[in-house]
Amino acid sequence: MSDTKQRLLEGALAALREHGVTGVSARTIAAAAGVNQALVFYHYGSVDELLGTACEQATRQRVAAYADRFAAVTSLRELLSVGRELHESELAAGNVSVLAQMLAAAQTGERLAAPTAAALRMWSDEIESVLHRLLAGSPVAEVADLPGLARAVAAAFVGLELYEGVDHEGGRQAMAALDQLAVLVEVVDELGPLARRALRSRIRSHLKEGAT
Amino acid sequence: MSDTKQRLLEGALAALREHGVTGVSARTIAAAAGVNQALVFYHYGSVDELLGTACEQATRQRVAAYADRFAAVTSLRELLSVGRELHESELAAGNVSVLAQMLAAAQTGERLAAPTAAALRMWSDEIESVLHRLLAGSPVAEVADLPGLARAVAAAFVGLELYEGVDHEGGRQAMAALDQLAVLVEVVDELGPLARRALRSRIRSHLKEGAT
DNA sequence: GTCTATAGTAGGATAGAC
DNA sequence: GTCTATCCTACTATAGAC
Repeated sequence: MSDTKQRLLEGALAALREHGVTGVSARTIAAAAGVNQALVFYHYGSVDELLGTACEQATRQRVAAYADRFAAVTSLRELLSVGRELHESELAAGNVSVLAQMLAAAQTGERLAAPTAAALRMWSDEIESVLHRLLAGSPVAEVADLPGLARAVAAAFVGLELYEGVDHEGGRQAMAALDQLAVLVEVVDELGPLARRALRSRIRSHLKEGAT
Repeated sequence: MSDTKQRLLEGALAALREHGVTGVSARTIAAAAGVNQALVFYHYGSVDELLGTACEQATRQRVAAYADRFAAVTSLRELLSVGRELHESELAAGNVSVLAQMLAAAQTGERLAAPTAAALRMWSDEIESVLHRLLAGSPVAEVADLPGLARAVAAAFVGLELYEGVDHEGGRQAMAALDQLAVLVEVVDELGPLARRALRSRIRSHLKEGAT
């Protein structure tokens, strides 16, 4: 990967951070990267192509940077704590919602849909593997679809990031409430074997009820 | 409100649906509304002002249209079911993510932040009142910050809508997983008074643990 | 209130010199 | 690979006729 090509990727993220998806262009990207505007098209063919590649690469790096922490998680509470830490560091780095911006643009920009979905998938896969590890043998694991739950968590975080961008205090409050939800799940998860069995059958009958 | 002014509001939503936040402009809006482009500026001063007003008005209408259903909800499960129904009908109407698009744009467009935050607040207020009603006297209500939880739920839905836009199957799966979470909360909420008390003290000690 | 016309700006993309 | 120059398109916003 040539130096310029790499600078353009970083410029794309910087432009996305600073100007948002509505203000990003070959010109703003090139300015952020400190290179000529025509090089966007020489190296990537189009702005969308560059944005997609940048999003995918950046996400891969962020996920890799947090892999150790995810691996060290031993409770749902810690998982959420890592999530909040991640959220805070993204906020500090200024790219609170690069992924969210891309998701919004991808709704109508077909070219962006695939790389954006792939990026979100990277996060949810990471979350899913932690969930598998944490919930092995618990009653929760039996009733919950872990891949689906992981996707929901990843998507929810994106929503929270967007929310925090327009209402900081509200976002903080929402995040704190999630913490309480995690406590609830954890408490259920730590019940004794007897209570567990009772809960399990209750859950099952509830699910059947819902299926009809 | 003159006819044209109203048509512009509808045109703004239509343009947002069809072209997304990156493709919306005074011209695309005017075309969708069937009026002259200059009228955007005559009636609203700027595109952003129009978008903000449109988002707020549309959300107010949607919330009002669903008020009866929210009021009829008697369990968390039903609440989620109303949420999914809402999600489906938004999808069918094509405005899957008008609010999400606005949120993304509002991250860097200061003019849009206030109306978008207000729109999201309308949804979370609705959710909050249902939660208050459903969880009155339950152990969950004692430990949970209901306003925060309602905001988290609203934000999570926005994230799920965005996710579904780029990965339909994944979004469906995530939504189904949420259903299972609701079952869990419900089961906990329906425990007998003895089990309830035990759970309550457990939750409290957990929260204290986390606070240190 | 609504239209046409237009000024001024910014963006995508390419051609061609170096 | 990188630059300049440029074409064409689309945009915001306003002025002025009706």
